[in-house]
Amino acid sequence: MDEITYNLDQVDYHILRLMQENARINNADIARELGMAPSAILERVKKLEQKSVILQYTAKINPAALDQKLLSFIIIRAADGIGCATTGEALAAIPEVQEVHDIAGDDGYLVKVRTADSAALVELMRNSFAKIPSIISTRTTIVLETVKEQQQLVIPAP
Amino acid sequence: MDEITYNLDQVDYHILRLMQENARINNADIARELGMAPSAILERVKKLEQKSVILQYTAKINPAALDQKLLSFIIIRAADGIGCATTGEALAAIPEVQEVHDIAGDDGYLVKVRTADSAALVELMRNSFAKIPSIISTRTTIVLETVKEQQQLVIPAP
DNA sequence: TATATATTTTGAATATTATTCTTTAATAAT
DNA sequence: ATTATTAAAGAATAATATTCAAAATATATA
Repeated sequence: MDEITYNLDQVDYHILRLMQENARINNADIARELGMAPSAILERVKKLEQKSVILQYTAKINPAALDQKLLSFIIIRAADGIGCATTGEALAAIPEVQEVHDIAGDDGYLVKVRTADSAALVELMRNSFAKIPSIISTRTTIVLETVKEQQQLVIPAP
Repeated sequence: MDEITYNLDQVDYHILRLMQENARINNADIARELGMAPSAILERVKKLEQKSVILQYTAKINPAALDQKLLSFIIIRAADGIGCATTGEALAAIPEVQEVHDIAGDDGYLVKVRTADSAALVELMRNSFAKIPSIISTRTTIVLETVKEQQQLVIPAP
């Protein structure tokens, strides 16, 4: 389920490239693109899923359409011991928190949060963050404009 | 194409929730789940795409499987004028750069970068970043461990 | 309120696709 | 060489996507 020792070939890369670009592409189209039988593609895709190379298929939704217009990054200093990820887990459990990264240097976390506006952010911090006792301090950075936001990876070319 | 004034109802939310969770869910399954005809769901989905509520369907790929094990956030101070997004655009054009956010306070950008290792990061900064003349300084933060990384939004519940 | 207009949903028909399974080919191991 | 092992092809079936006309619903207008 979590094999990282899995050798990918060019066919896999090609599939990944197509899937990353459009996860709803159908098997038949992939097969046509690669000049292979659909059944062979299905095998490949299943294996990529099974080996956790593909983690999830997800629809990217326009935050503005859901009125979540404010994006913030918050650096959180915490009193966790090393390896003791309780603060991180607590942060991760907050739905508005999209990302939690344990970062070097600050014995803290970098957190990405999406809310409707600054009022909602303040409320979130008052309600949810304040309930995590290990948090020592927070420093919030507001995003004015997002120029690029693709979690898509660079896939080796042929 | 970029209508943000589009009223979503509970059916839309339900579709979005399913699609965000698994973009490869099929129409028939959504229809069954919602107790509606597949054709009606198709209409809805097409409209959500057309109105840019759904921006993309993408496969989330395991970075480790592609040997991109190092995640970094870099704060970049730049000599852009206000509204002049050349630095941001230049950063966005770098494939390893996953996100570029124009942030408040530092007349700069917050950039998310994925590379194989620290050597590759250094190389990237030497090669690509150094070619952007407007960059004044950079401050790099290394991610030790990612606790959560979901760009999935909070969708209003019924 | 009644009528007209637009929008959405349904249901059926057809085209496409997904999926399974067996056979064949290619690879790797002994 | 010979035998396992793995991957791919090809055909057959099940399921799904997609289209379209008609019915239903909602919206606007007089």
